[in-house]
Amino acid sequence: MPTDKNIDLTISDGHASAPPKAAKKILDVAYDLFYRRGIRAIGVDEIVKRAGVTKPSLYRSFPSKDELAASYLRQYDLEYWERFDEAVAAHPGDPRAQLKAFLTRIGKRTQVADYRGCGMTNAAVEYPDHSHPARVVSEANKQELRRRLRAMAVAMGAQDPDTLGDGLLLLIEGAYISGQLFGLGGPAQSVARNADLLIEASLKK
Amino acid sequence: MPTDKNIDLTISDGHASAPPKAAKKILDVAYDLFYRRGIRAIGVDEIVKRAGVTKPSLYRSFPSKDELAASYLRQYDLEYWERFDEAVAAHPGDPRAQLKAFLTRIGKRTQVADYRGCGMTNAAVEYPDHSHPARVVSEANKQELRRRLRAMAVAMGAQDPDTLGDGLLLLIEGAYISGQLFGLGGPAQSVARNADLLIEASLKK
DNA sequence: AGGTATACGTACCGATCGGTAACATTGTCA
DNA sequence: TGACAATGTTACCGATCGGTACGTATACCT
Repeated sequence: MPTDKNIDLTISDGHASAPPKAAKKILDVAYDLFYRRGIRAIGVDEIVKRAGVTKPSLYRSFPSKDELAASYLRQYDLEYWERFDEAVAAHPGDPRAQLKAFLTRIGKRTQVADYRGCGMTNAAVEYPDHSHPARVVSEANKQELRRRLRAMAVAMGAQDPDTLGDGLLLLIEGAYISGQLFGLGGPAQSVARNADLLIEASLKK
Repeated sequence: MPTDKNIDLTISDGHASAPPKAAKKILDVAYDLFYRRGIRAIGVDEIVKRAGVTKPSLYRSFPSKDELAASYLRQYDLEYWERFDEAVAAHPGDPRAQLKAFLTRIGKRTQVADYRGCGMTNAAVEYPDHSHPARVVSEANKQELRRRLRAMAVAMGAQDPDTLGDGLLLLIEGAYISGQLFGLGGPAQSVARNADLLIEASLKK
């Protein structure tokens, strides 16, 4: 059940009514630390220290560390679909090109030292318990990803759209993980090419 | 550098010289708990409690919790290649069938509630620091996996063996991750079929 | 039986974990 | 100027973290 504590994450754009400034700083810092080093690895003390605030401030805006982690992932979710929709908007009516754009971008992102993969995926690994607030957000994100990929497989005219959509999801998740496992020059750089091969092999003849 | 503390993990087969029995119990329990719930999530107290031993016993056999985690992964590594080699041995001289057997097995393993994916992959997510003892084992395991998959891609006569090998690795990692993300009925069940499609599309004509 | 090495248990360490109580300070708008 | 909301300050809580000093039991060999 959602509390009413941390819902006002409206961006303070200059002069509008935007009281809670500490909450944003906390969430920004938590976002960065949780993503780069892992949720379990980061204590609330380090978050408040780096954010230049104090612990009571954190707990006035967020009911618990677990809920702060969930808020981090909700923010991650927003930005995730922003990137996804960008790739989609770049190639209207051409799902195959949309996918290629999205995957090319992922492949590039993985080719950097200390790449940390997908925050959603990582959170699910850290919290196997399905009832954990962070994992709930993560699973919802992945369900939506699966739904979109399958829909695109239909739009591409695949022989077996569900299988192709799922195959693309496997490639994407594999890119997230192997990106952080292998670093530069790893298998993730080939995700777009492999996806294209898989698509080609999955279309109706 | 390897210490000489935890090297005698020889199985005590009845009457041979096998003094340290506590070490095996500890490693067995740690294996189960680390895999199912995560390394960071499990404290040494719970391990010794479930193993029916005491904490000093743990630290006589393992220099630290981090090294215990590394030992867990070394054991995991052994069993991993056992399964891999089983699939290989089942189809001598037929890498495509070997792969299919291996992937079918993975696909089946993922289709169970509370599937927890690959212990190696999970450990790497939990410990982004490349110098962490557990991660060192994990990365070595994945490098070896990549090497084998690329070699099999060569043996299958792929047009671009490195790309195919890496594509297969992406599918496998994707299966591990999405297996624990989606549970029953998830995308991981299609890993073998998608791999076969990808192979088909990657062979020389 | 006695000595000796090896394994094990009790009790404890300082540090850090997530979280809170009570109160002082600030900034904002009417 | 007053009122209110947001933030800061200080100090604290019990629980758990990884790790250890030190005494006790057990097994083996002579």
